[in-house]
Amino acid sequence: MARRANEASEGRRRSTIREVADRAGVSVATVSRILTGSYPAAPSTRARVMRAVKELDYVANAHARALAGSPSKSIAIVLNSVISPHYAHVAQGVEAQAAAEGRLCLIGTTGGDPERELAMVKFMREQHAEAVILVGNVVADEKYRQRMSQYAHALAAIGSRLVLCGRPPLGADVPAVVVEYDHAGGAFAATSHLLSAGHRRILCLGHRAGYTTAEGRLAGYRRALAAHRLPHDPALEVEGTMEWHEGYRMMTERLAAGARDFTAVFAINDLIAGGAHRALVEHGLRVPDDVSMVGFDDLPPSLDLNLTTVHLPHEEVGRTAVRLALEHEARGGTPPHVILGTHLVVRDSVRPILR
Amino acid sequence: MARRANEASEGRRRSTIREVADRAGVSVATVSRILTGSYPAAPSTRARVMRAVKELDYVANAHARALAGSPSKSIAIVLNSVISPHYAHVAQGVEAQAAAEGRLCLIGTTGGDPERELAMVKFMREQHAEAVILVGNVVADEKYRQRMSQYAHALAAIGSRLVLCGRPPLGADVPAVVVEYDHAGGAFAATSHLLSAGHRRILCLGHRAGYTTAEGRLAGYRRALAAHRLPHDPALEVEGTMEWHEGYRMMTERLAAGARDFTAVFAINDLIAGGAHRALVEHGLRVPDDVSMVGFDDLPPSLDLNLTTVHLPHEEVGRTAVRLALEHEARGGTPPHVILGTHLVVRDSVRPILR
DNA sequence: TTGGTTTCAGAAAACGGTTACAGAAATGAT
DNA sequence: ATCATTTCTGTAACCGTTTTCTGAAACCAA
Repeated sequence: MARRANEASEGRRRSTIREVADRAGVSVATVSRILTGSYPAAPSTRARVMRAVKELDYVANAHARALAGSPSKSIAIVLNSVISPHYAHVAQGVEAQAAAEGRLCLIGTTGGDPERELAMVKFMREQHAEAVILVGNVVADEKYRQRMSQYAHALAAIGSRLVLCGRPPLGADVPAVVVEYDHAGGAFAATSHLLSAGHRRILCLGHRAGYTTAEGRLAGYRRALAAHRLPHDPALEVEGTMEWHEGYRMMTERLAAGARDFTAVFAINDLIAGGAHRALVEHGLRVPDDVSMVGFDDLPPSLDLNLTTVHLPHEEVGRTAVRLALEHEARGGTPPHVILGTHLVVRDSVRPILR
Repeated sequence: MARRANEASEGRRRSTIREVADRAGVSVATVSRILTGSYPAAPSTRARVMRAVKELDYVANAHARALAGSPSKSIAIVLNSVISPHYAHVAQGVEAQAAAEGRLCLIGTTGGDPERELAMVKFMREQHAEAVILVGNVVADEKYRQRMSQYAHALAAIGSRLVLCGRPPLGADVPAVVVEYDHAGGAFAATSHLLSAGHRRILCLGHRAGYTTAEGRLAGYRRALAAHRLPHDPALEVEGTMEWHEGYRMMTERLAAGARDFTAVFAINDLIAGGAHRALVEHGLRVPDDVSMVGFDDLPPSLDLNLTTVHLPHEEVGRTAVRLALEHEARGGTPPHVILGTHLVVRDSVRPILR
C-alpha cells in the first residue's frame, strides 16, 4: 500500500507544534492544551488537532517541554553494575515502577567507584531527573559524604530527591529518602533456624568491617546466639568479601586447617554459600547430610543449591524507592526512612542435630 | 570547616548561566563558550567564570542545551527485562560504551510485548535520544513491522538511529543499524564438536518456528550433520521454548517414553541444558559419563554445570551497537549490518564415543 | 600616527514548548 | 435586544541555553 506523501520521512527535520497548529487552523496554545490535557477543548477543535498530529507524525519535544516548566518525567538510577543479579532486580523494580508512573528511567553504572558515583549524580542533576536513586553500598570517606550531602541539598532545592537504596543514611540533616533492608533481622532468623535445629557451632562466613550490609548481618547472627545464651566465638567468624570465590577460599582454608569444628554454616550471602558448597563437596562433605547451611539474598544460585536462605525483596526495594520519592516530592516534609522486612525461605539445606 | 553562605542549598531555585555571567562580570555568551569549550577565552576571563561556577554550584540545564541545538548526548536501550542475564550483559555493554563516549543511557523494558516496545520507542523519540537500541527478539506481525519501520524513518530524518541488536533486519529499505550473532555458526561448531567425538544420535532440544534465534541454531545443527553426510532425523529435533523448565520437560518426556535413542544433546541454550541436565540426573544418567551435552549462550548456569557451550559476546554486542550507531550518525550512508562471531568454550560435558 | 589583522566579548535571535492574560463567541436571563 | 456569564481560543512572554553576527580592543607593520 503506497503511503501518502511520506512527508515526515523525507529527510526533513521533525515537525513542531507550530506546524500542527497551522495545519489544524488553531493556535499553538490550543494544541498544547489539548495534548497535555490541561484544558477541555471543544470536541471539533480537538478532532482537527488530533488529525493534524497523526498526519504530521508529530511528537512533542521533551526538552522543550521540560524547559518550559513541566516536570521532566524521569527517574535516575545509579548502581554498581547491571549484571549482578541483585542490582538487576532492583533496577527492574525501579524501571517497572517508573514506567507505571509514566516516568522514563535514566541509568548509570559506577563499578563501585565513589568518584564515578558522584560524577553520575552530577550528570543526572543536569538532566533534571525528578529523583536520583543510589543503589548499594560504597566505601564512603568523609569527603565523599560531604560532597554527596551537598548534592542532596542541591537536589532538594529544586524539588528533586536523592534516594538511598540499601545503604545507610548520610546524616540526620541530609534530605534524602532512605530505603533499607533489615539485614540484622534476616540474619537473626537464619541463625535462629540453625539453632532451633540443634546446631551450636555455626560458622559465619564473609563478614567485613566497614561494609554496613555485612556488618548488619553479622550483628543479627550474634544477636541470635545471644538470644540462646551462647557467646559468639571469634574463631567462627570468618572475614571475606561477598563473592563466590571468596566463599570457596574461606571454606577450603578452613577444611585444610584440619579439624571440622562446626556443624552448620551461615553464609552472609548466597554467592559465598555457593563457593563454600563447592569446597565442601570437594572435601567429600554433603549439604545438608554432613553440614547444614543457610544463605542470604535468595538469588538464582540458592535455587540451584536448594539452599535455605533469607529472601530480600530486591524488586520491591526499587519500586518503593520510586514510590516514596514521588510521593515525597509531592508532599514535602521530612524524607521518609523505611526498612523493608526480610523472611526466611526454607528449602533443603538444613538437618536437625540429634543429641 | 564552616561553609561560606551555602547559598545554593538555601531553598532557592537552581542558578542559571545568567547569574554566573553577572557574578563573573561577563556576558552569557562568554560563559557558554567557556563551558562548552567552543573557543579559547582569555585566561583571566576563564578563571573568573570558573570561580563563579564553583561559588554558585552551577550545573548546566541539559534540556536547555539540547533545545538550543547541541545533541542530547543520550542513548536509549529498550529490552525485554533487566533480570535476564543475557539482556543484563547487553545492557551493561551499552551503558559502558555510552559512558565511555560521554553519553547518558535511557532504559526501558517491554516484557516482550511489541505494543510496549513501540510505545517505548516513541517515548525515546520524545527524548531525542541519539540512538534507540532495540534488544532481543519480538514476535513481529506485519503491522508491527510497518510501524517500527516508520519509526526508523522518523528517527533517521532527525539524524538519530534505530539499532536492532540480536534481531533480524526489518527490511532492505529500513534505515537501521543491525548487530546480530552468528547463531548458525555457533550451532555448527557445537554440533561438529559432538560429531568429532563420535556421536551420531544427537538430540537437538528447543527449536521453535518463528523465532529467528532458535531457527538459526537449528539450521547450524543441521548444517553440521550435513557436513558429516548425515541426514537430520526429525525425531531428534524437539520443540520447546528457551526456558529451564522446558528443558526439563523435554528431557523428562523423552526418557519417560522409553528407549534412550541418543548419546549426546545439543541444547539450544544453557537454560534448556540446565533443565535437561536435571532430568537426566533424576533418571540416574550422568553428564558427561552417560550422555554428552553442549549448550549455547555461556551464561552462569553453564559455569555451574561445567558445560561446554557456545560463547555469545553479550557485552560486546551492546558496545558495538553504541559504537556503530554513533559512527554512522556522524558518517551517514547505508547503515551497517554486522554479524558478531561466536566461539565454543570447551569445559567438561562431552566424552568421546568408542566404537 | 595610521590602517589592517587578530582576538576576545557582547547583543540578540533562535530552539519548541507552556501558560498567564485577555479577548471573542456562544449562551442564558431579563 | 441587551447585558452578564460562561466557554473556548489567541497573543505573547518566558524557560536556559547555543550561536551567528557584529563591534571593540589590542597588536603589528609600514
